[in-house]
Amino acid sequence: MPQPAPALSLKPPTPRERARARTIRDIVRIGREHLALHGAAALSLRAVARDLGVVSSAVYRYVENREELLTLLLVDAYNELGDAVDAAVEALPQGDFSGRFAALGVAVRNWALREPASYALLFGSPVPGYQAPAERTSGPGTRVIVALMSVLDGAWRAGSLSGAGPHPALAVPLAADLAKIRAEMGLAVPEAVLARGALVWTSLFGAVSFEVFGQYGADTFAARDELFAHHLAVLAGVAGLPT
Amino acid sequence: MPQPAPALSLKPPTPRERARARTIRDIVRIGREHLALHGAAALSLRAVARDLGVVSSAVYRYVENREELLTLLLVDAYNELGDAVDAAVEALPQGDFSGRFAALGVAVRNWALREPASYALLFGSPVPGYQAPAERTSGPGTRVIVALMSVLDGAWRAGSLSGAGPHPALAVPLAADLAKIRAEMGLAVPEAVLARGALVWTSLFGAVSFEVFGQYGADTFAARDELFAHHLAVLAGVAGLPT
DNA sequence: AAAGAATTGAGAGCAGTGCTCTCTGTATTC
DNA sequence: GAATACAGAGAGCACTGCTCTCAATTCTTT
Repeated sequence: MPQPAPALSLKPPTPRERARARTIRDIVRIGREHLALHGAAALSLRAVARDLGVVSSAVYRYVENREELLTLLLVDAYNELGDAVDAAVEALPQGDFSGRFAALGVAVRNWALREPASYALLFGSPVPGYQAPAERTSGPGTRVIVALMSVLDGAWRAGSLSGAGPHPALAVPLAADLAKIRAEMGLAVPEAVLARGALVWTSLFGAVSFEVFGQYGADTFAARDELFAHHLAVLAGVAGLPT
Repeated sequence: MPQPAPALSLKPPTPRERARARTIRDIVRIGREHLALHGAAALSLRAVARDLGVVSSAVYRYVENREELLTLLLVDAYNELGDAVDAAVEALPQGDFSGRFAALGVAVRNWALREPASYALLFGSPVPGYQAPAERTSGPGTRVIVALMSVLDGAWRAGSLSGAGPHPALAVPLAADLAKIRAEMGLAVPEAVLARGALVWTSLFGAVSFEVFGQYGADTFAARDELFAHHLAVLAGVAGLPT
């Protein structure tokens, strides 16, 4: 039976613990390679064991089952995406809200095109019979929307956010949800901006998903970079960012 | 080896052909049930055979392999979605462009929530090792975007389409792609509207996918109907439809 | 240092999968 | 009625996830 990770022990790790951690890292690394090559649904613990040079039952000493390996890869991918987004956003001056927004979008798309299988694991159809454990993924899984709302909140506080386009009234229960989110995230933006931010968020991933999953026809759009740039510009307007 | 469908014969179908067609329909029906219950990646020809009361090798007389069954289910699902969307759109008067747009969006969402596994098959991560044959899916697969662009084109021809929000310039290669699409679909709308229509299209599916695939937190949004209605209203504005 | 306990990997095994092949009985066609 | 086409059964191969047992190694405790 796999051992639970030792709970924050103050002692230095024993050699065995170090070896164990290294083996788990190897498993995740090989799993990532297989994920990139064959996709999540084809991820096989036996194949990982073969690449690790070990018999299949041995990896069950480190990973409870296939699901747990998927969870490890999920968290790994979420963090990679989050790192990429954070780096792209912080490469621009703090006051350049539109630039940061565009950088965020481009970073998401670039990462998705670079790691389509990981992207599919995060944002595609859920792997059947697999429900990601919320307590292990909710942190890294929210990094993109946190970064996006942080940009919008910064723009709002700086007075650079202008409401353009129609502003549909917010139904009462929706406003309540949004108020709760605003409080939890410590945001200054009003609920209406929050709602538009959510739309921009889902729209961004909708555009990326269509591209990664091949929903556009095979050769409908040759100018995909330009198409995405256009979409991003319109979405910036939806969010209220200056052009 | 499975027989190819008889090529448009003028003769009436023989009893054997009728029985064959009925068996294939049964296979698809059972496949749909399994798809709805367990998802695409867990779809098993052997399980379908069991439900059909037949040994596993027998279904290979009718379906070449698992992929072909997935293709049959894919086309089936595309047509179901297309029918639902068409019915919803045509339930409203031809001149009510905003109403038709909203009805289209609601129809997509309702169908997706009713048939999440089918929706995942169409718009989620591609099933690994499976590439949908374009010649069998491109027709039914484009029905939603055709219906959407038809609404926008009608509104444009009626002079009800106003450009709101920023209008980013279209890069030359993008404009070329859009011009080609416009010609192929016989549309009157200018390229800029086409580009926004594409964004609205992907955004609609992005919002639906996040909901169906559980990307929103488990209980982040209680008012999902209202959230979607809000998003649809904003997207209508993005498309230029009157509020 | 010796004994006991924990951990690790190997190997066999079970139930399931996709798919192929061969064989037999039946239905259709000539 | 004979020849043919077809449908289904059954065995079999290679693969999967996962469990169980057993032996070897390593760590911990006395």
